[in-house]
Amino acid sequence: MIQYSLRQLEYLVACIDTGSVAGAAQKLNVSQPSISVSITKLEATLGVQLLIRHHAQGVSPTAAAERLVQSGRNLLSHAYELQRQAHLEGEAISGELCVGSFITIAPSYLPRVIKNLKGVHPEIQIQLREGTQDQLVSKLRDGLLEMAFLYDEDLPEDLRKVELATVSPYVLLPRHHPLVKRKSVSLSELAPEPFILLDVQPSRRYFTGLFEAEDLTPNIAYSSSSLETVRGLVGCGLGYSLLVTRPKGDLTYDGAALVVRPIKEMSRKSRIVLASLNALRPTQIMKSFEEFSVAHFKAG
Amino acid sequence: MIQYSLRQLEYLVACIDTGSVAGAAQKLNVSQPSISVSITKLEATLGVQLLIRHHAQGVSPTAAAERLVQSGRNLLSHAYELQRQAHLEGEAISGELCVGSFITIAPSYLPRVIKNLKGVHPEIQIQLREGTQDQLVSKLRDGLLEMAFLYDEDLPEDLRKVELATVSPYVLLPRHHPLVKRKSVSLSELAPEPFILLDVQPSRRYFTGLFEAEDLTPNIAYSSSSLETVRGLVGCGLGYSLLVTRPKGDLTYDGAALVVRPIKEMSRKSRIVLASLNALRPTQIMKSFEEFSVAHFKAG
DNA sequence: AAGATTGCATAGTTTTATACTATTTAGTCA
DNA sequence: TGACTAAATAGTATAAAACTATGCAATCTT
Repeated sequence: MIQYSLRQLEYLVACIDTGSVAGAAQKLNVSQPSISVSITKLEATLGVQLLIRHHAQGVSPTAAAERLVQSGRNLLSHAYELQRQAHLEGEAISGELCVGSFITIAPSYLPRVIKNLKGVHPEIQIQLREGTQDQLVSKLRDGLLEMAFLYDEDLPEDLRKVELATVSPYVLLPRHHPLVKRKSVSLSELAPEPFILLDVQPSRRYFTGLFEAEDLTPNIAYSSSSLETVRGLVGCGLGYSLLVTRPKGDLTYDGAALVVRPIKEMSRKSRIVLASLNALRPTQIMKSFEEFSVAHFKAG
Repeated sequence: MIQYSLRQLEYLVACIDTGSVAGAAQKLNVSQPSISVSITKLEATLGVQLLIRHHAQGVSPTAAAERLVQSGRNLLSHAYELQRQAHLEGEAISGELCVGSFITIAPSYLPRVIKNLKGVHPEIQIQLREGTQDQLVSKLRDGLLEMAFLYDEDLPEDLRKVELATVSPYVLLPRHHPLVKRKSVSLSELAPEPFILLDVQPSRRYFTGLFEAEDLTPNIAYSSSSLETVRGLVGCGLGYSLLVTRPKGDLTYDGAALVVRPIKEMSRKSRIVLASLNALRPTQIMKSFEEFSVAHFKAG
């Protein structure tokens, strides 16, 4: 248990610096007796005399105080630094922000949002975490993340959500698939075809749900938790896939061409939201990040 | 002005370590609400939320707290260290002690006192300062020294004195001086002879005072503030000197032989005291040092 | 040497901080 | 649903810290 306070230390240092109790009092805008008793108490609790009182001539530190006050000054400057950091943490648009993103959202949107934000607030450091929806939600709850880009699917009540965009699922076909000729493709046509499923929650549930809504059962041929793997599998003709986030290019990593078609049923749209913990009062950085995210999605 | 306290920080860290407010309370032997309000206030003054409260499941640090608490832990451990240091400073027989000595006393006595002390308390570090009586007194007053070996001559009232020894002045003669034949020498015989005066206060006043008391005027031929210079001047036959502290050997630095004779008038003795500031409460080290000094002078 | 001045300490009082117990609130878990 | 868990709040007592006013013991002034 700590027995003295930063304030006492502050008073002591001020006395030593100004060479008098009254001087310290003036410097710190408190009364002279406040300092006097504070230091007397400090001496009592530490069991060392710290100041030599010269009548009518101020005070000077004892040799012991001289030895202690070096560490004391360090301690105080660390304490000030911590306070400054803390204030910035709450009020300044600078410092660090831990942001998560559902894996399929991250590569398409995050880079640009961060770039825009950095353009205006270059001091912000952003830590990125990707993961499944469940992982991200629990990280938000544990304070490991401050905000996260998520799909508004099965999100718990303790999150505050800001809508960023509504996106529609689409069909991804290999270049030479027969359905490529259609302007749009219906789920009933797709159901018997080999389906390459992006197997991460909530995507899996969302895509299978699309079929269920039409009383259809998809023919799941492959599944992968990696968006790029799914695109690769489709690219080499192993089947079609349903996806929501659309990378700009229509080439896979290994160069195969892909074709995108809308779903005829104009199925239920999905919302991308920026989520954060309801129990967490937003900091200035968080507000700023939110603002930039909204602006980015509105624009592009 | 620091706006938070070490105690608040202590509570916060305990909460984060135990993962709950109640746990921290138990660990620190305070009530749960004490911690709760303390942290709420800390959050308010710093302007950042620090803990996420999970109903019925304790608390976890926000990302901001996570970032701050690293410095916080450092700060606390420094604070503990400082407290430990301070306590030792007052109570333990270890650490540092700044001791002064009048120049003519230092070489004869200090080394052995320090050696004896170090034998029993090897952790004590002793800082030595030599100087004139005035210099030492003002250093004592300024807290630059904790104790000093002084002659009890013209010492101000604000010093506490512990008598170590009473010493008598003696006559120092060159090897071939005519007065060497006497068993003791009277001041009246010395008065016309060339006097080599140790010119440091209070020695100067003391020695000239010896003559004044007998209504004599010494013939001051040379004066020096260095004891060894005075001995050297005597050694090469330039005159006699009066001294109090007697080095063991009777050879000067350049090898000339010296002879010591008592003063016939059995003049007033001088006291060597260990002085410290009355206004300074003695620490354990100081007490220990004093004890060893007294013992040393009693023994040898 | 007397009186003014300086500067810390103490006394008395008020305000604020911290502590406690008891209770409420809002979740989880069976 | 009811039992349980853990933090928040209310109400109150105590301790810490603040202030003003005054005292005291030096130094400085004339």
